[in-house]
Amino acid sequence: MENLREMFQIMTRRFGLLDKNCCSVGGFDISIIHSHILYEIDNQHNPSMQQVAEALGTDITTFSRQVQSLVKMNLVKKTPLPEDKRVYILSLTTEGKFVATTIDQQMNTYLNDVFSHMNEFEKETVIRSIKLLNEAMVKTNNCCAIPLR
Amino acid sequence: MENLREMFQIMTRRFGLLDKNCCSVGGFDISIIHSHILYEIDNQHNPSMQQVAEALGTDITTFSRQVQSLVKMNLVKKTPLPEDKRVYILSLTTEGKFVATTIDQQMNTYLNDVFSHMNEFEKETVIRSIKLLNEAMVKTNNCCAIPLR
DNA sequence: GAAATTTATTTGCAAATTACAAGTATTTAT
DNA sequence: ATAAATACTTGTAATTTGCAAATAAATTTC
Repeated sequence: MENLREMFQIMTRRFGLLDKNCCSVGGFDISIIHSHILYEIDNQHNPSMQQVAEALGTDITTFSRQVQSLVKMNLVKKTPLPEDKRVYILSLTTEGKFVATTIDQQMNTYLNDVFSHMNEFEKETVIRSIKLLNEAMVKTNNCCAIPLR
Repeated sequence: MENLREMFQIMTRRFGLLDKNCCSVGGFDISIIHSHILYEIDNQHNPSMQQVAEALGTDITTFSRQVQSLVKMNLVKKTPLPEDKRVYILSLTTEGKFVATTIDQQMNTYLNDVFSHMNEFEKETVIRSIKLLNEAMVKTNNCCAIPLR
């Protein structure tokens, strides 16, 4: 049987490079961490700092500062939660939403480009497989005897 | 049609976390960059600095320093190439080979764990799909109007 | 075949990123 | 009312980053 790790290493490295080089939007040159934060804020429903940091597996103190810089760039807004004033709710500004959407489009363009090298059946198969993988990974939550989060 | 980017974002983030938390070997606590360098040296045939840095998409100056620290840890060896004395060939020391192999095993263990939540058919399908993806990505070499390497 | 150009790698430096520990402010439990 | 827990921020110090410039060896040019 083929080496599983090798296949995954190659695949994730390629997507990692894509992520890293993607994307500059307008004047902004968005780093990979920033792009992931924007993505996560956009996809969660009124998330708190903790929730986003947790989803990204980022240390909360590092995250705090990254968010500060995104706020300075006017891409993210922090709103205190009235019911619990310790908590800040994160949201995208109009500009932040624009940047997030543009990155999303660029990523989807690249992915469609990749799939253009497959026939319709292969494409369906691959998409179904990614879903299966994601489901299976949810059920598997530790590696190397260290809790994953 | 489902959002391609979302699926891939989730998948690559999960593997990214795995990679990040994997693995501590013996006394060594191996960072993700170090683990990738060890992997790549192990998989290429007598690679030069440039070749490994290029494969990893790492800036050569950063790479130079990372390799220096791996040499200090006695995991990597730099051998000048006789035919071209500008070039250093990288190889793993016995200890480095051990660390690389152990990481590989831990990653494979995790991946097998993931696949244990699928039936045989699903597993075959997913593995075939990753191969298809890797082949398709080779044929697609730019994103976001920036050359990927 | 010496001088100029290119290539592979290293260092200087300054900025960005990290994470631990300790701090503030608010909420919940006792 | 006091103590403990929670959400987030700041101090600080180490690590990581990448650009520019340096070195050293090979190749090209005249």
